[in-house]
This record gives sequence, structure tokens and C-alpha cells, in this order.
Amino acid sequence: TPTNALDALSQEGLSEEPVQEEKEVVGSVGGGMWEVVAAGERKKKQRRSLKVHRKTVVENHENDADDEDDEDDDNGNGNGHGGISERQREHPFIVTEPGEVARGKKNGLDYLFHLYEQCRDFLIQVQNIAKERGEKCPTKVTNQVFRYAKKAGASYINKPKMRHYVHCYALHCLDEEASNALRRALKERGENVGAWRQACYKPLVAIAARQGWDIDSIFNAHPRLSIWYVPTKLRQLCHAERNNATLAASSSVSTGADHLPF
Amino acid sequence: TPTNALDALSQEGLSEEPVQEEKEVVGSVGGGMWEVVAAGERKKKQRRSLKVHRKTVVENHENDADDEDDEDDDNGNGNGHGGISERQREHPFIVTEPGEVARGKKNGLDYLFHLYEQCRDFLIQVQNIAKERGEKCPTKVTNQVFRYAKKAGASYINKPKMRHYVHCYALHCLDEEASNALRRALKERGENVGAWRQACYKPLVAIAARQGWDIDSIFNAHPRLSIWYVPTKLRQLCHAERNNATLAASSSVSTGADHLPF
DNA sequence: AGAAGGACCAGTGGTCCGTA
DNA sequence: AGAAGGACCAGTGGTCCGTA
Repeated sequence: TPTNALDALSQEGLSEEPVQEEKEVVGSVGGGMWEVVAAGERKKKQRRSLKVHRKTVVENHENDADDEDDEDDDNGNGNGHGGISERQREHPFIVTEPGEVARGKKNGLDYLFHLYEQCRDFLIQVQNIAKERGEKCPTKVTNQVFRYAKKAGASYINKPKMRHYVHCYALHCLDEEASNALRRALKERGENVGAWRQACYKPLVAIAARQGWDIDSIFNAHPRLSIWYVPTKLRQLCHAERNNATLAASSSVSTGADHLPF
Repeated sequence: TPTNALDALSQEGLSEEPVQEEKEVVGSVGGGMWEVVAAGERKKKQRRSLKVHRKTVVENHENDADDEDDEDDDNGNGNGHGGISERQREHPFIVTEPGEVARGKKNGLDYLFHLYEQCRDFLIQVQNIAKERGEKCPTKVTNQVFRYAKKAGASYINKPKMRHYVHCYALHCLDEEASNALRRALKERGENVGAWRQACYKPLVAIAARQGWDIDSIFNAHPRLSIWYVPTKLRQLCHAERNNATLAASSSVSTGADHLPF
């Protein structure tokens, strides 16, 4: 029973119900009021189909051969990146325990987090080049960094993937114990990566609650996390839960219900 | 005789000489080597003429009537903004001494600097709204802020103008004494605003030299300046002069010329 | 079905150049 | 001529949705 915005978000961008077409829709479900986050967003886009797809033969994998310091392959997974084979997609992630290597055509979560560290290395290189040239210096992992990573041969790094799992990496950075426990629990239940990803939101919002709901400063205070943009969804969740918490706190003054956060 | 990048820049974006079409052109003029900053930039753009201009009657000046706290008009200048008159351009700036009010259809430099303070106020309002809504919060004066300023009735604020004089405001913030002295000097010489604007670069580069050439951290360290992007030209000048200074320092080891910065 | 990522789009930073 | 600013453009942040 979705009694708060976190649960409501399980539907993520898929809720197709006839909501009022605007963000601040409030519905009462179960016993609580909750804000529907990220709903009513299904209106703006309208992509024109304009097929030009289908990559052309071997044009890819030029392998600029100047991959700096730590390259991949050490990490057990990936897919060889060996011969002149046609470029394949990366293997999908599965929920693995800390230290566990994914078997078969799968990648584990340690590998996922390793990709974030690699992006950080690429950012640092881009920053060093920028400083040397006296150009403006990025503080975040920007398009420029993704382009640089690709040019450096890390074709398995791409923006949609990295943005998709940022909050999972955030939990890993901010509370590794909790992150590890969550991985073990979800693996035991036999859940897929999508379910794990969804489950990462809740403990993050709890962390934010403890720190005055300021998710931006939480990200910025952590040296490895500060280079990543706060994901829209996480920001919205924190905002919605803050409102929720404030409401609960003020109402419980009269009802005498649950204990107050202050 | 242009012996350093600062002097070279007097030509700004106008140098039409047949340079090598790339940024890092180095020429030897007079007795020193200097990097041509911002030259060879005249290649990318190629605006298509697509006239749609000519504003339509009274559509402007809707005057949303919700101009927050300190509005203009106090400042002596501006152009009345009174009746249903057709929208006019702002009066051009002239070089004025500190405290001097420009006479005739002109605006003074105190007024110019006041516009930067107004932009800061608008930014703060935009930030407050963003925080309240749990949206991502700008730290700089962005397009969004200019749009907000316009909507709030400050139609005399626009991006090209503010960006054009940022470094002048920077000098005003970082060394008001030097800024005031420069204004008095340029006024005495009867120079126009363009000449004053150009002259503002030199003392800024000197400040940067004293602080390790890091113009970004100089901007960021100042509370009123940190909300403005470092102008490209100023960044390039600092970079060019740093190279120049390093070169001079290392060569003077053998020549025994000018005293070293370290 | 679940997931990876090419490719799209609205709005950005930057400033040119037609205008007054 | 000197200057103000509308309007343009390349490349950004964000993520959808055709693909495997």
C-alpha cells in the first residue's frame, strides 16, 4: 500500500492513469496524502521517427591506443573487447553480492560501480587538460567527459547508463554497509536489476531526512559523488518526502501519532 | 608596441590579418613572444540572414507590476520607463567618476554596476523559488535568471550587455580603489566606454598574477562575483600572460633582466 | 519481459552582427 | 563612429524509445 511518495515511485515513469496532467497532483491512497512525483510528465516529447540507424561494419573500435592509467578488463566482466568482432552491447547487469563475479553473459554490480570510478578518472584527465590550456574546467561528468572516455577507448561507458544508476552509486558511496546489505537481500529474493535500482531510493531518502533534506549538499560533500549531477527523480523524492514528513509532523501534534523528527 | 598579450588584445575580435586560423598562433613582435589570444576565431559562424524583426506596436512593456524589492529609477538614469511610449534602447554608457551622475541621454558607470547588483537580487529570488519547489538551484546568473528579470519588468537587463562588462564589474569588486582611479583617469583623458572597458583587463590580470593566475578561484572567492561566469577573454588573457611570465622568468635567469615573481 | 544505449529535444552559454 | 541587444548557433543535460 503506497502510503508515501517512495512507494508511489515504484511505478516510476510508467503510471498511465488519467492524472491531472500536472506535477503537483495529490491523491489519497490508503491512509495518507502523497504527492505523485514524476507523474504527468508523459506529454512533452513526441519524437519523430527518422531512421538512419544500423552502424556501418567495422567503423567502430578504432582503439586510439592511448588509454591512460587504469583500463578495464581487470574487472572480470565486460565482453573481451577482443578481435574485429562487431560491436556488441554490454552484458546486462545482475544483482550480485559485494565481491561476487557475475557468471555467464552478465555483469555484476561491483563492475557497475567501477565504471563510476573510471568516469572520475576520465574527468580528472579532462580537467588537467583544461587547466593546462587555460580553458574552463568542468567540475562534473559532462558530455565532454563521456566523449573523451569514448575516444580513449572506453566505448562501454555511455551517458544514459551512467545517469540511470547514479543514485545506486550514491548509496554505495554514502553508506556502503547499507548498500551491501541491500544487494544481498535483493539477490536472495531473486530480484532483477530494475528492482534493486528502485530499492536504492528508499535508504537514500532516509539519509537525506537525517541531513535536513538537502540532497545537493549531501552529494557535494562527498568527494567521489560530488562530480555527479543529482538525479531528477531522487531530488523529487526527497522534496516529496520532506513535504510529507512536515505534514505528518504537524498533524501528529493533534493526533499524537508517530514520533517527531524534531 | 604590443609586447604582451594584454596589448595584443586591444584589437579584440577585430583582427582581420591572415593568421594561421588556429588559436595557438605565436608571433614575435617588438622584443617578446606573445600568444595571440582570441585570434583566428573568425571562421565558425556564418549567420543566415532571416529577417523577422521589427517589434509589433505596444506588445512590450506589459509591466507585470510585481517588481520585488529594489527597483530601478532610484538610480537617476535609465529612461523614465514612463508612458505607453515605444520601447527604446537604454542610453549608452559614458565614463563617469564614482558618484557622478551622467547627464543628457547617457548612463553612468555606477548605474552599470548597479545592474549587476540587481541581477544578483534576481538570482537570489530564482534560487529561493527553486529551493521551495525542490528543483535544481542555479549558482550563477543563467538564462533563467535573465528571463526572470525580464518577466519581473527589468527589461533593461539583458545577457549580452551584462556579459560584455563582467570584467569591469569584477575589477570594481576586487579592487574598488583601482577601479575608481581608472575611471577618473579614463574620464580625464576623454576616453569612451569601449576604451575604459579595454583598460579594465590589465589591472585584473595583475591581480591574477599575484594570486597564482587562477582567475576562476578569484571569482569564486568573492561573494558578489562568484555568481558570474568568468569571461572567456579574461580567462585567455590570464593564461597567455602566465605563459609569458613563466617564459620571461626562465629566460631572465640567463639574461639577468627584470626581477622574478618567485 | 527486462535492459542497454543511440539519438533526440528543449533550453544553455556564448556572442555576432543587423540596428539605431 | 560607438554602442545596445535581438537572435542565432554549437554543444549541454536529460532521457525516451526503437533495439536486441
